Amino acid sequence: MASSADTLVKGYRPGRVPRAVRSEQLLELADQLFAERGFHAASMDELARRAGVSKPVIYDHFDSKEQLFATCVRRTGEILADRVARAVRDESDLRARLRSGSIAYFRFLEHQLKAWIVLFDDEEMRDTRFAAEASRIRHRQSDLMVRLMAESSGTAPDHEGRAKLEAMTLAIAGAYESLSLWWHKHPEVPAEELADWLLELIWPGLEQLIAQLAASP
Amino acid sequence: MASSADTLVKGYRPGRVPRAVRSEQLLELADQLFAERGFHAASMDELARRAGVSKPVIYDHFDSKEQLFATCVRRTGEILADRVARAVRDESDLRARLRSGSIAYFRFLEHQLKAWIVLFDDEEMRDTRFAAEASRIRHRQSDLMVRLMAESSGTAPDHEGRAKLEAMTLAIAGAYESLSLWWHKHPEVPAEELADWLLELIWPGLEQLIAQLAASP
DNA sequence: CATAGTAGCCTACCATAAGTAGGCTACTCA
DNA sequence: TGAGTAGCCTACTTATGGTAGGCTACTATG
Repeated sequence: MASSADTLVKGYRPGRVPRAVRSEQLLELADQLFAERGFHAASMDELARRAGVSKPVIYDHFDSKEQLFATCVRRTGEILADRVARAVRDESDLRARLRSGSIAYFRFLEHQLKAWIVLFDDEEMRDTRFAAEASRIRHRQSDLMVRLMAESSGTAPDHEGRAKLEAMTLAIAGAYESLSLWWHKHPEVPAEELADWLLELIWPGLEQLIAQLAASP
Repeated sequence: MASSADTLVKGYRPGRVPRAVRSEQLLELADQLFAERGFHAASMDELARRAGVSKPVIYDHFDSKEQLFATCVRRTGEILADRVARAVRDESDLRARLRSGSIAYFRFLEHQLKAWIVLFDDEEMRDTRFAAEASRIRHRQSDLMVRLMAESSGTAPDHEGRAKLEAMTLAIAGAYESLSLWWHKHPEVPAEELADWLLELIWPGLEQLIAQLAASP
């Protein structure tokens, strides 16, 4: 039933393909499919059809639709985190680092994630069951900020201070996320401007917070 | 099949009940059910069973499971918005208003929403297809902040300024949302402290933003 | 009082899509 | 050259959102 064209995976004849290659192909296609349709409307049958493969093959690679989805999201989150971390490394001053990381964050959303935003979108009533993964991404950004700030303040905060710091950086990560949604409807604003807006907003408070941390122990 | 006990709706004999009453009962039970199980795992069959009613009755009141869910979330969001607006009215100074509103926000989440948080939760991999409604809530908070700040600055911002203001208040609303998730795992922190933390963080930047708005036109 | 209309409800069903049981085929390697 | 196995398939089962069509008892009207 599967035509040769459907089944073609780069470099391999139709039909059988090594496990790792099939895995990669399925992830790729799943990414596209979820982006197009959202979680709910994307069906495993269609994924199988697009891959030129039968459904059990998919379940031989992934436990469930949710796990497949989680894997897709995590993968993308991984790349995002990497970009931001890389951008941060380019600077030394804390404010410059935050700015550079913010720009990288927004740029990534702009380019690699344009189709993907449907999953975050608020107008679409589509399914999203990715709360856990979104949270993971937030925590990653938060951890990075915590590291940067602790490093900048030169002290290891006590338990109290650490809790507050974690809470605040998570709040900020939430602000980034929410701002991204706004941006989706105002794409005319450049990423740099967005980053500057947000930094203007939080930098003064952040500076004070760091000062507190440095003073407390 | 439905026993008299199942079917009992306050003040009415088992069996037939006026439309408005049945609607209210279904919403109430749906709220509970969604809170217990999350969107996906909550089945219409079970809701029907709990209400002591057959499924088509539910569909006579609500178009679909999604619409029912949206109605539940919206209703709760309505109450939240009302609480915050009320709290804000108790004060006159902008900072005091923000603080009061923030406390009301967190208090609401603490009391009325304790079970409900499963829908926002990040550890649970449960379904959430409430992005639209979450966004609605964010926009409500954002609108309120915009109004307060415009009022406080005494000027109507121009197009540029208005966009920035909207973006920033939405970002802040996102910060609240994200902070709520953190709070869920650190319930020992009192609502007032949480509000103060967040205000310390954003107030300095916010003050500058208002000053900009007042200066620009 | 009788009868039409209707509000509220039910049984029995359909359709879709996630996930599975079990078997076939062709390649590899002793 | 035959055993073992990787990769794949057909043909289900199950769960659940949603619907078709009909029954019953209350209400309003001639």
